[in-house]
Amino acid sequence: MEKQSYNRDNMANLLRSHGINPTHQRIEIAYALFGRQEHLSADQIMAAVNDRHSETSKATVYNTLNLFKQQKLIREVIVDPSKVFYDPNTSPHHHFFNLETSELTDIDAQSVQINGLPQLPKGMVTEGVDVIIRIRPEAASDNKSS
Amino acid sequence: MEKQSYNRDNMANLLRSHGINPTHQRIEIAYALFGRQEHLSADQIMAAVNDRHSETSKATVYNTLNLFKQQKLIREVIVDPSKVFYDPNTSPHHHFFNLETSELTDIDAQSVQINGLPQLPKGMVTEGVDVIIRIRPEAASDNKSS
DNA sequence: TCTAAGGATTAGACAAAGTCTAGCCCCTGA
DNA sequence: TCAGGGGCTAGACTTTGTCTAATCCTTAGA
Repeated sequence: MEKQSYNRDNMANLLRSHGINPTHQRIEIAYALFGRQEHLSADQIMAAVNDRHSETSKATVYNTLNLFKQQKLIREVIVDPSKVFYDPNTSPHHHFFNLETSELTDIDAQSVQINGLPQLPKGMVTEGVDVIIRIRPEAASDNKSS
Repeated sequence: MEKQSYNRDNMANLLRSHGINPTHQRIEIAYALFGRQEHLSADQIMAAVNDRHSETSKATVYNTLNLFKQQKLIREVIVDPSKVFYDPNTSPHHHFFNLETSELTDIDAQSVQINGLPQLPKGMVTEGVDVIIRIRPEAASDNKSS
């Protein structure tokens, strides 16, 4: 739980601890995500990985991200209708989504309480709760007082 | 606020009241959404409209849905990474999302309180708050007790 | 009635995200 | 050395959604 710096060596252990065979490409992709602790889309990840020496194909990026997701190493964030973001933070949290810039910001879930939710339909279980607060810059046209 | 039955005649007035010129296609598309009060994707709407006598093109469906959205007649629901759902219910509410069937169910927002949200970043305003509860059928593999 | 203007609609080309396929690479174990 | 198998890859393919350019109304004015 303590903050740790991520480097390529940790990555191999991190992958192993989630039952993932650490290959070169997987380490690079994990490092792209965990090294910067940001919300990246698949093509941003591919660009980040291919920016340095090693190269990875589109198929591998998608295969790997889906594998990571399945092994609960990362999680998907679905807020932008045109692309999925991948989040290296799997602890419960919510998001601000900046509609202007498509930027995501984390909101720690520990401080947030949600009350009054109805019962789940019979036979269903909760897989997760997402709270997304869509925000935008206060525009000149929002003249509440002028 | 009182429940009303939607027919094609209301549709024209509904559109006008949102500053939308009621054309034949727009009425059909509005009726497809409001007539069944369900969450439909663009291609489901197109199929519904073209199932009956009149026909509409893909471009018009997308143009019209974006126009409706812009005029706050409907709202987008972004939960499925591969497609957008359109929701004729614009009053504040949240959603259950069935991961197995991709079905959406409304949760009235009036009974739900959310506390402890952090301050918005400076100069930003809230455009909306989405709460999505991802659910799935309790599987045989969820053997909590067996 | 005729015509011009402008909004609405359309087919089809296009773009982008993501999946799939089939073959190749490479590592390990015998 | 060889076989097996997981991983990687290029590129074809699918699907959602956008764009473009042309055509189709509808309405207002002469």
